[in-house]
Parts: sequence; C-alpha cells; structure tokens
Amino acid sequence: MTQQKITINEVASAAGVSVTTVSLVLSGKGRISSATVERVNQAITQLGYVRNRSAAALRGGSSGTIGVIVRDLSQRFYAELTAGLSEALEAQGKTVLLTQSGAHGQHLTRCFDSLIAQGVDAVVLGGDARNAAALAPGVPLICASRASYLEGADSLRPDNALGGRMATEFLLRQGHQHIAWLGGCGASLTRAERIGGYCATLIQHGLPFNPEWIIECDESPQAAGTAITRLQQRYPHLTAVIASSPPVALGCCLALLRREHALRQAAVDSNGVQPMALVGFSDELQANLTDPSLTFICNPARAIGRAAAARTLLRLSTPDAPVQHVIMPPQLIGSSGQ
Amino acid sequence: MTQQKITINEVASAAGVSVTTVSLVLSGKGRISSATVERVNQAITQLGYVRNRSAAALRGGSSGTIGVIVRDLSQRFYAELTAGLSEALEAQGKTVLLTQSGAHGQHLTRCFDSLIAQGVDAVVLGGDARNAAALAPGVPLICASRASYLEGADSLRPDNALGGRMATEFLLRQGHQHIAWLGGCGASLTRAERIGGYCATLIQHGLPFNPEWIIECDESPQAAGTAITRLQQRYPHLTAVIASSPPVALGCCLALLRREHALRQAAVDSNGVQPMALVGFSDELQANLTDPSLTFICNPARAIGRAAAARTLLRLSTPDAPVQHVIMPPQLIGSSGQ
DNA sequence: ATGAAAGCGCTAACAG
DNA sequence: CTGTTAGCGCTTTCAT
Repeated sequence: MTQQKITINEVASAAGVSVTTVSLVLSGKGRISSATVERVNQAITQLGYVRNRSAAALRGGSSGTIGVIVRDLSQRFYAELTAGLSEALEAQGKTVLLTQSGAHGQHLTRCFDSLIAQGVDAVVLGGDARNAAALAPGVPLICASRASYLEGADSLRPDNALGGRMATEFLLRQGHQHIAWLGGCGASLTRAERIGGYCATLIQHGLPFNPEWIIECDESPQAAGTAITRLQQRYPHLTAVIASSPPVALGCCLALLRREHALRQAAVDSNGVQPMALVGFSDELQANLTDPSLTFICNPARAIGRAAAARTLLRLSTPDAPVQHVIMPPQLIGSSGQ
Repeated sequence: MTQQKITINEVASAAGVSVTTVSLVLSGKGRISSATVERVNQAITQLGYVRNRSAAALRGGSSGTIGVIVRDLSQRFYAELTAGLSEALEAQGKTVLLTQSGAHGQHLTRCFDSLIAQGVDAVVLGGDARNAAALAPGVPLICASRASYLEGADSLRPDNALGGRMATEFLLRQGHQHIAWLGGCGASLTRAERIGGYCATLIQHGLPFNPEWIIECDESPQAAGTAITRLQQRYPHLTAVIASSPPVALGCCLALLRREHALRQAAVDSNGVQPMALVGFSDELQANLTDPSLTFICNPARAIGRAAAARTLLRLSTPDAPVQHVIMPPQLIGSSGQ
C-alpha cells in the first residue's frame, strides 16, 4: 500500500546529509545547525517517515515507552490516574505500556517481565508496592497509589488524612458536632488515614471522639442504608455522617430521605425531625453525582497521574535527583466547593 | 545489579544448542524435539532470561504488542473496555500500548503514528472510527466503540437498541404504559439507537409513542431533577421514566422522593400518590449504585474488551478470516436481574 | 531436526 | 558541526 521502507537512510539522502545527522536531529541531541535541522525535518514529513523505536531501543537508545502497572483499570482511581499519566506522557512523545496485575496483584511479576522485555524506560506502579522493590532493577520506579509507597522510590499519593480533615471540617462548619463515619473495610490503609484526619479534627475542636460511631460496611447502598438506620436508632443525637464512597453516600441519602418521610407521616412534629448532613468520598473528580444533598471529597487521581508523568520524565533526565514523596490534596466538590 | 546481558546466545550455549533452536523454541515454530525444548526452557528459567521484544520486532518477528486508542480513559465505558481487553491480551502474552486521542479525538493521528513507530501487531480503536480508515495501512484494525463502526474492519459494540428494548420491557412488565425518556444529547448515536428500541417496543405492544416524552438534558442530578419535575407537571399520567445515565437516574430518584414527600405533606390522600418507576443506563457492569429503587441497563463494556482481544488474536493468526461485526447484549442489574 | 550466517533500522563511538 | 562504521539481540533462509 504505502511506501514501505522509509528509513533514516532515505531521509538522510533526501536531505543530503548523513544518517548520524538525522539521528541527532531525531533525538535532539547533538548541536546541529538549525538550517540542517530544517532540511531534515522537511525530508521527514515529505517522505512520511516514522522512526522505528524498536531499532532505537535495540541499539541502546530509549524505547520511548513507560510501563504502567495497576491492579485493575475498572477501579476508578486507577483509571483516572492512568488517564492523567498517559495524557501527560503522550504530550511529551512517550507511549504508555499498560499492564494489569489483577485484583490481588497476582500477576505483578508477569507485568514487570513483560515491561522489561519491551524495554520500557521506566515503570509507574499503581497499587500496593511492597513486594515490587527488586523486581525491576535498572529501571526507574515511580509509585503512585491510594496509600502505600516505597521508601526508596519516587512516590505520589493522595493526602488521605487531609481528606478526612476536610470532610469533618465541612460538617463542623455547618454546626454539626455529632458526626459518624460509615463504610469501608477495617483493613484499608486509605480508610485508616482518612479516619486519622477525622479524629484529629474532632479533637482539635475539643469534641469527643466516639469509636462506636465508626462503622464498617459493604460498599453498597443497601448495606449503607441498613447501617445508617441502625446507627440513628442507637445514637439519636447524631446529626451528620461521613460516607466512605459514592454508593455508601447514596444509600445514606436514600435512607435518610425515607426516614424523614416516615417520621413526618407518623405525625411527629416536623420541627422534631432533624435532617442529617452527609459528605462522601469519591475517586472521580467530577463526581457528577453531586446534588444539593450530596457533597464529595474527591481524590485528585488525574492530577496524581499527571504529576507522576512529570516525575518520571524528571527521573529520566536527571537520574540522580533525590527521591521525592509527594502527597496531593483532595478536592471538595458540591455544596460549597466547585 | 542482576546479571545484565542474558541473550539467546547464553541460553543456547547453556542448553548446548544453537541460537536458531532457541529462537524456534521461543516462538514455538520449527519442529524441535521435545527433549530439546525441555532443555532450552530449563536453561531459560535457570538464567532468568527474558526475550528482547525490540530485537524480535526489528528483525521482522512480531513485537507482541497491541495498540489501543481510546478518547479518554476517564470515560467509564472505555476504561472497562480497556480493562477487559488488556486482561485478555496479557493472559496470552501480549502487551497493550495505550494511547488517548483526546476528548474530541484530536490526537488520533498522533496515536496511530506512535503505535506504528512502536511496531504494534494490531490496533484496537475505541470511539469514533470514521476518519481512521486509512491511518494505519498494513496493520489489522479492530473497532470497539459505543456505537459507530467501520465497514471494512472487524468490530464489536453494544446492542443499544436491545438496551432500549430491555429498559422499556422491564417497565411494561411492571404494568407501566406511560413511559418517558429523560437525558442525553440529541446528537448521540448511542442514544438514538436506544430510543429506537424504546419506540419499537412501545409500538409492538400497541402503545402510543409520544415524542414529547423524550427529553434532552444535562447529565447531572440537578438538571434531571428539574426536568422530571416539569415533565410530571405537564404529563401527570406518566408513571415511569428511563434515564440515560446514573447521574440522571439519581436526580430523578431524589426528585421523585421529594415530590412524594411534598404531596403527602400537602395532606393529599396517600392513595392518590403514584410512585414513579425508574430505569437507568450505565456503562459499568456492577453499577453498584443499584438499590431497590434504582435499576440499570448496563453496557457489557468489559465483555466487549475481552471479545475484542479474542478477535484481535484471531485476526493475527488468520489474516484472511472474513470481517466480522459483533453486537453484544447489555445486562439488567438491579431489581430483577443479577 | 538443528546449525551458520546475514541482516532488520538505528545510535554512538570516533574521525574529520 | 557532520560523516563512517560497528554492532544491539533476534529471526530466518539455506545448508547440513
């Protein structure tokens, strides 16, 4: 179909220079006179030449690819992260090699092997990094996850404690003093960090912190609805709740609306019905579920991806730069923010 | 750190054979005695050899990579699609090169160029395929999008008309006869196909189809709430609504609950208040927003990804297989399904 | 059934 | 500043 084999050789002769010059122009390395650069680029576009990165990689140059490992792209946080990362890397002429290590990270080794075999210039690792330390010696490793990180490698992650603080302060600002925490799994590091922020904020404000107001529950509206109803019965003076995720927040929201219903219908004086306030956590920035009654603290996943891209490029250009750990602030979307 | 340069040469001598044999074993091509295969594989694992795909690609073999182009990974449908695709391809030893063409497909050409430069064995294209026809001659192209496809290339996509039919039939089965359609943009092909299924179903059941019950609106709970309230006022005998997306469904759900409130409080006879039924569309299978009052018709995005992977592998092994177009059924998640 | 040898397209020494 | 040249690790005829 198209002209098959346009190599730097053709480009070189077309531009009346040597292959070295062309190669230098391509990688922007040597000091080539701008006139020559011009001529070469012209030849390149004229011939429709596309550089063969395999050959470049083979010879020792960089492959122009960055490996990414995430557990599963259907997890919002990692999808957003990967989107930001790929966007930023592609803008710099890099290409992303995507691998999924599986829901439990079971394919981590396979991921590293594929990436190494493909000659990636660096690896960005999402998710748990604990046993990834020595899997890819010789290739820069950048960690970008929801909570964990590696001592010796560059890392980016959300400021979960700040998220917990933001949620709590948002509710305090509205006058609430009895705030419950609903949802999430006790083993979650992200959750633990967020709850840390929640507790710290309460204490800073001289409010008592009651561990019985911290409830684990499945990430489903049903489970959340059941849990919050029980919570309200047991602790009637609770006036606000922090939900660990959008489905939990939704479950709370619906349960609360229905409860208001029921109470009003029971002919209780309307004034006696105190509507409960609600804040939820989310992994997507737009969190387009927001509504007057739904406010979210959103992870800056996409921004983390972009930052990881920047860090990766820096690490490639400056291998000796000191290791850096960055934590990025969440964003409040809904009632007051955005 | 680790042993640096283990090439097929080391493997060959370690196994006491020639590089040819090793290469043949690696690609499973030539007829090598199983004894030799055994010996070679042993040497490979012993030395921790990993094949250099760049070299293989350069010499003419396959690179073992499949290129993927999506508009933006933060769109659920494409995140799920990519997850399924990558999962299935990695299980077969392939690696995915991910590129994003941008919200408006503005980087499509750049995507193709990068992928070609990297020597991909095939390209899976998500999103609009119209002007992608001739961008990558010589490389198999597989289309996997929400609606559009290319005549000459293999394609996979959701059965949107069936989705519309499923939503409508679900409501009809519950006895509803006055069903509105809320949300989406008039220019959307996906929406048009779904609405086609909706209309067809109504007609098949001998029900009138009223174009004024099809409302465009922003994909936000607020917009949906406003729209459905207006709709109810204008057409009081509507008893059900189909929502184009989760945020629209949520907005409807909340608005409906509040309206029931209001009516009940206004001391209207409770029996006069007919609760409205609701079905929504979603791009994620778990659609974990489901709740007794929230049912979803979910796109089989992940399954489409897996099917696209299978089709890609088939196309690589059998280049002459006839072009195939596959449409995949959505899934009802919630009240009755699942 | 296996081995020897010729490059694939590119980059990085070295020279000029 | 630019040209010559030697491979990178692998696949693939062509012999054996």
